[in-house]
Amino acid sequence: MASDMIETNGRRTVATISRQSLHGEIVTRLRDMIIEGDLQPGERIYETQLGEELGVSRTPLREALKFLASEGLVELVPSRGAVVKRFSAKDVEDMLIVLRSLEMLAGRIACAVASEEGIARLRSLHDAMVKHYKAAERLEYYKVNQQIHTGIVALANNAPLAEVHGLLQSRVKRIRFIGHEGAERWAGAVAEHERIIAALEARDAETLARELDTHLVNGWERVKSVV
Amino acid sequence: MASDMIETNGRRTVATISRQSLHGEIVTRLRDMIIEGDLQPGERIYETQLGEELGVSRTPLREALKFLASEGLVELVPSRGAVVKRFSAKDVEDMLIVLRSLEMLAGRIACAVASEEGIARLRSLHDAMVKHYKAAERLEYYKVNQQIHTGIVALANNAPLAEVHGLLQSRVKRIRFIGHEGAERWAGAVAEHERIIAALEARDAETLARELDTHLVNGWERVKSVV
DNA sequence: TGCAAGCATTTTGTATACAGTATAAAAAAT
DNA sequence: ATTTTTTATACTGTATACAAAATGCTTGCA
Repeated sequence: MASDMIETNGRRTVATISRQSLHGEIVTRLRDMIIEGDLQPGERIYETQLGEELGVSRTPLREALKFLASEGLVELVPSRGAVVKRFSAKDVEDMLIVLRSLEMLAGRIACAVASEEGIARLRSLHDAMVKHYKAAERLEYYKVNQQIHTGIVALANNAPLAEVHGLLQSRVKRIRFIGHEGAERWAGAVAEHERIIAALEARDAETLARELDTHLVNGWERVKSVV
Repeated sequence: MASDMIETNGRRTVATISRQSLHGEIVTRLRDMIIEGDLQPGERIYETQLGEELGVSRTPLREALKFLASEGLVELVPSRGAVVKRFSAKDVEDMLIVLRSLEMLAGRIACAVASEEGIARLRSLHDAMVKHYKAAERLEYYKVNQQIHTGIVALANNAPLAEVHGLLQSRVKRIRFIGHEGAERWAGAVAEHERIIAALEARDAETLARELDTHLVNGWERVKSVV
């Protein structure tokens, strides 16, 4: 995301004291609250109330809301403030179509430009994910899964690509988060991931693109019931 | 963009008085200023000064800046305020790679789902553009050109796709705006557009995608000297 | 002359206060 | 009883005021 305020204090520090501005912190906080469902879609946000809950005044909270509005996580209704955005099934499907296209693009580029270390890092992430799968640790699995998808995009070394991918990913995160699929489907997803990593290691762009394609098409199948 | 505040006051009005919130107006205003070069890349934005220039207080201006930061047009440096973002040549190239992918996706979808009216509308836009070309009206040409690209994406009827496309497009707008190409290149661009529209009318997805591909690759060639 | 430290100025970050607008509830009229 | 009008309340929109931080300058000293 374009979001997170930068944190570049090059000098050697014991533990850089969070030099993020308050509104920046609120942004990440609210984003998490929306993704995790603390703030439900359609729910109206009362600035004074939420401000008190978070222990901040209205000003930085409002600034954070403007930021999230631009990200598309909340909607700004004139004179009525902010509402947590609700996505229709078509919205989610449309997002996944775009995400699919972006990841395929990223995959193709990654095959050409990724470093061996980068690919190895992804492989170990994958191994960790499989471990979580075997241990049936859904939440951990889910998190590593996200990291892998983000990681593939990162390998393409294209900042705007990573950014728009992250933008859309943050919106469907909530859906994926609640979408608890059955055992067979879960197994299928893991198998798909295995093929994706293999294609990446082989730097076989077309196979990778094809695998990502089917993986994300199936991904829609997996979540569409819960939307 | 997710930007523009909605304007849904269903009741019959003589001329709906801009019910857009002030920060919303400032957002569009600043965006234009950045695109048109009134605010130069790397330029620091002094809130009080700019606020006075625009005749608004700091609060809505700051909110607008947060919004634009999320869009990626300005950068927020903690304790040092906002700076108009400067894009490197690689940034622009990366953006155009993504834009190309997005437009190709949009084109393919559009061939399948666009209405005949929608396609006809695009054809007439194209004809208008050619007129501006022949009259050597660069600014008008440029504007209609943008509308055509946006229009193709709109035909795909995929809101998130249109949104991320608009997001990236707004960033390269400034570059394209200043990139005054020579006569031969300009002629080439018009010819490419003609083929694009023809492919769309024929609903030939693969040809359309290929034409968009070459058009945007050439687009990079056309602007890369000025970045 | 060069450098460093302290002070002053400027600018951002945050809180609060006030004004405008929408919503909801209650009262009045049909 | 239903609809309309009025009125009150609560919330958003904007401005201003205050606090904290950063930068630049001046002055003192080596």
